This record gives sequence, C-alpha cells and structure tokens, in this order.
Amino acid sequence: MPKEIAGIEIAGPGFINFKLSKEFFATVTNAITTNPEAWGTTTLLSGKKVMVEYTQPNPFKPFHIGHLMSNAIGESLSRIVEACGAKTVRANYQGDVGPHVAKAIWMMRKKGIAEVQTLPANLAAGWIGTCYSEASTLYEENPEIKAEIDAVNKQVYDRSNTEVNDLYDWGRKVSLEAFEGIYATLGTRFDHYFFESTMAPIGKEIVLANIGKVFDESNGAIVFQAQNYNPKLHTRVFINSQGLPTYETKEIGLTLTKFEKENPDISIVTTAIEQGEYMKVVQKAISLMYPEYESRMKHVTHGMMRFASGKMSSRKGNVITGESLITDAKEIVFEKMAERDFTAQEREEIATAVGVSAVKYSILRQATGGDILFDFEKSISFEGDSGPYLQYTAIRANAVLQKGITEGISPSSIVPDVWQETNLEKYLYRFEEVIAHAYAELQPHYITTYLTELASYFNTFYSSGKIVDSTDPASAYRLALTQAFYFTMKRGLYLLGIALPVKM
RNA sequence: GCACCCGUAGCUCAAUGGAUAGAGUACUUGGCUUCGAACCAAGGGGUUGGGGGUUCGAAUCCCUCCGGGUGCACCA
Repeated sequence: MPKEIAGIEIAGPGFINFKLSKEFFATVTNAITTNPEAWGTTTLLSGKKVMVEYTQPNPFKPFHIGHLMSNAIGESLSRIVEACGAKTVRANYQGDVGPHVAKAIWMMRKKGIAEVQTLPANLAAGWIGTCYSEASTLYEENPEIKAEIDAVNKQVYDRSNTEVNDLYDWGRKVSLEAFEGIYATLGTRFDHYFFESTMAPIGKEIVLANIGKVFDESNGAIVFQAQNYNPKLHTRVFINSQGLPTYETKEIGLTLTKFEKENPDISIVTTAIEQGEYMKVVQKAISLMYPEYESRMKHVTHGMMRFASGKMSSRKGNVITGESLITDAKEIVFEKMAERDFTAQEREEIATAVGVSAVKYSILRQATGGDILFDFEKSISFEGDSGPYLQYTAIRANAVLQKGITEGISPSSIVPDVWQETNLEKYLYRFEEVIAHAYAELQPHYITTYLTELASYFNTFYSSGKIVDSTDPASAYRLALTQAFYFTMKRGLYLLGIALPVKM
C-alpha cells in the first residue's frame, strides 16, 4: 500500500535492506515531531461512521475471560478505525433475560440479600455470580430445583412476583455497576448499551412480518432455512414452538436498532468463534430483508482462552474470571515495584496500567480467531515480548527527553553529516502503513508486532551510546529520533487500548 | 457424517505469493559509577503435520490423508 510522506513514496516489504536517504529520515522525523497529533492517522475512512459492538457480558453472571478478550479486541478495533478517520460508536449488548437470571435469583432468594445489599457493587456482583454458579450445578442435578428455577424464569419474564422483581432489579443494577468498574479499569467507555430484553419484541415483530417471505413454519416453530440461499449454511429456529423469540431473533432486533439509531457505514461485531456460523445465518436473513445492510455488517471472532496443564484457578485458588486475571496481574506488578519509591496512589495507578497492559498484550499479540493458550506465569509476561516492555521503553525514552530539556539541547531533525543509519529510522515511517493494514484485515496484532519490533530497535539505539551529550553535535538529532519514537509508541499503545503511565 | 477455523524452533506466537522462514521464552555466556538492567549483546535450535499439484517463486493458493478446535432445530 504505497503512500507518500511529504512527497516521498515509502517502500513496501523488505524495508530493512533498502537504502533510504538522509533527506527521507529528516522529513519523517520532522513530520512526527512537529505535528505528533497528526501522526498515526489515515484518511481511509474519512467521513465514515463505524459502530463496534464488543464485550457482551451477562448481568447476574461473572465477567468471563471471553468478555475480556472481546473487550481488548473491540476497543483496539474502535481506536484503529478512529485513527483511519472514522467516527467510532461503541456498543455493548448485554443479556439481561434468560435462564441464567432465574438461576441466580433462585439462589439469591434462598440465601437472602439483606447482608450483601450494603456491599460495594463489585463484591455484591461477585456474590451474585457465585449464586448463579451454584444454582447452575443444582439445576443439572436436581429435577425439583430445576422446576422451581423454571418457575422463577417465568416470573422474571412476566414480572408477576414482587419479591422476584425486587431481586431482579437490584441484581441487574449491581451487576451493571460492577461491569462499569471493569470497563473503567480497561479504559473503555460505551456510547450505547443494548439489552436482550428490549431487542426481543423488536426482532419478533420483524420475523412475524416476514413469514412466508424469509421465514417458514416448521414443527410449530418459526425457522429460517439458510441452506436454500447458501448450501454451506443451515436452518435455525428464530421463534420457538412456545412462541418465544430466540437469540437469533434478538440479534435481528439489535442489528436493525443499530442501523436505525446510528446508521453506521460499517457495523463490526466482536464475539467468540462459537457464534461464527450462527452469525452468518442471521446476517443472511437480515440481508434478504434489508439488502442495503449486507455489505456493511462485519463479524470478528476470537477463540477461547485455554489453560495450560489443567491450572484453571487463579492465584487465590478461585475460578478464573476476567476480573481475577487482572487482579492477579496487578499483584505481580506490586511485587515488582516493591523496592521502588512510589506513593500508595502511584502504586495503584501503575499496577493497574501495567497489569492491564500485560493482559491485553497477551490477547492482542496474536491474530484474532484462534485460541489463546494461557499459562499465567508465562502468558502474563513482564519481560521481552510484552505490554510492560513497550510501556517501559516509552517511559525510558521520555526520561531521555527530560534529560535533554535539563541539559538545554533542542531536538533537530537534520541528520548529521557523519551518521550511521539505524533500524529505528528505517522502521518509524511505516507506522501508518501498519495501521492501514490492521484496519484492512481488522487485526490489531499487526500493530502489536510493529510496536514490539520498534521498541526493540529503540532499545538497541539507546544502548549503543549516550543520546544526550552536550559535547556531541549529533545529540540534537538523536533527541529528535527519540522524540519521534516516543510519540509513535505512545500513539501505538493508545491504538491497542493500553495506557502509558508516566513512570513504572 | 457435513461445514468452518487451525497445525511453523523444546514452549508461546509472527511472517502483505517474493530475498537466508523471524521474535519472545527456555538453555549457555558477557554487559549496570552512565539517559531507568521490566534492558542490551552473542550462541545453538526448522523436512513450516505427511504426500501430490499450480507458479519463475509456496508456510501462504488447489487436491488428498493425518491430527486438533468449533458449530450443525426450538440455549445464549
């Protein structure tokens, strides 16, 4: 994807063997350092609106690792399309109805909520999640309890029991509050929250209106026979034989609501790969009714997080959730910072930024779609190929810049007469090309790989000699390069959804 | 059984049909009185699951076999 920076066409692959001119390096360095706000942007999606849906947790259930994966990928994609000039709209779709709710409420009622009602939202939500898990086990094992929970499920739907209503309202509110805390930790802010409870009637109306045209009756249910349009697809139920809308129908309601509300040029949905086939069927049905939406719907999938050697528990021995993963990562950062001189508040902020970066990096370092093999000690890495490595390198570059200021040396993009070109220079200019590539394939890991290599080149440059040296006239250019690197890394980390603390 | 995704160094992963398939990790060794060592430098480690084909050129595209994951009617 050839592109021009200040009139100079940039090269494609194999850059490292290309002989680039000093004028080229000077132009690139100057472009980055004089206008860092514009660096790391493209005009590919200029004037477009892109809606990105991700995370999708369920109130009353724990925030799972899958939600963490979807969040890391979705947030990064949101920022990447934004960098390509689009207006990004972030959406979250949450399952606030269904059997899981009834299970949790049944157990909540059994235990009583008087004591937990005063707890902070995250602890109360944790307790609700435990209620759900315990009830799920009983639901499978005990037919009488199953019947009781099914009865509660009906009450949740028709709101016929005040006690159930109160438990539902409180539990939903507390769950959503707790999720909000997690989003804040992860650096996500959603523009829209959609709920299954509201999408069900919208979708049902559309399905009923298209019976005979798109949908058919079969064994008392309303189905869509997708294989008639594409032999690789299959039949799915949209309204079951009891007249209740299934998840497919809710998805139709959701998609149409999105287009009606925001009319995005592109609508991206990030989910686990299990939804892959199902989503193709739903999108086919939508495209028959609304052909104008067909090319605008995109689905990005991620795999599961699998655990090495059967170690399915967190550091504290509990079941691993998305939340516990972050907590565990933070604890390791606290241990690493033990000897450093920080205030308590700094410690908390740094631990969050570095811990989250370690987790996000482990998700965003590989192509989306495949499973991630997770071994806590190895995967949450703070050395080498890791999020903290990138943060550390950026902070170190900034420390050099600060020293330049105290020594009174101003950066200059003019390349000295005697100068041995570095890989850092040869690689910096490719940043925007990489962003374009990441957008084209909806793959954040291109940026991760690029930043990791860039950091490595900077560290080599850094260790090859002093950057700030008032006796050396080349110091000004070395500072400009350092500055160009710093801006690029800072911007790149932002695109991955990783925060950059001022120190660590 | 059918469909989709995947198989690359001991392990975890990269590689836009293009040059000697690269990183990290692990292992061995060297480097902090310096701008932050969460760092850097050096070393060994490969029949890209097997076999065929297309191409000037294949980890990448096609066929086949083997192995793994996921999905296939009233869950989400």
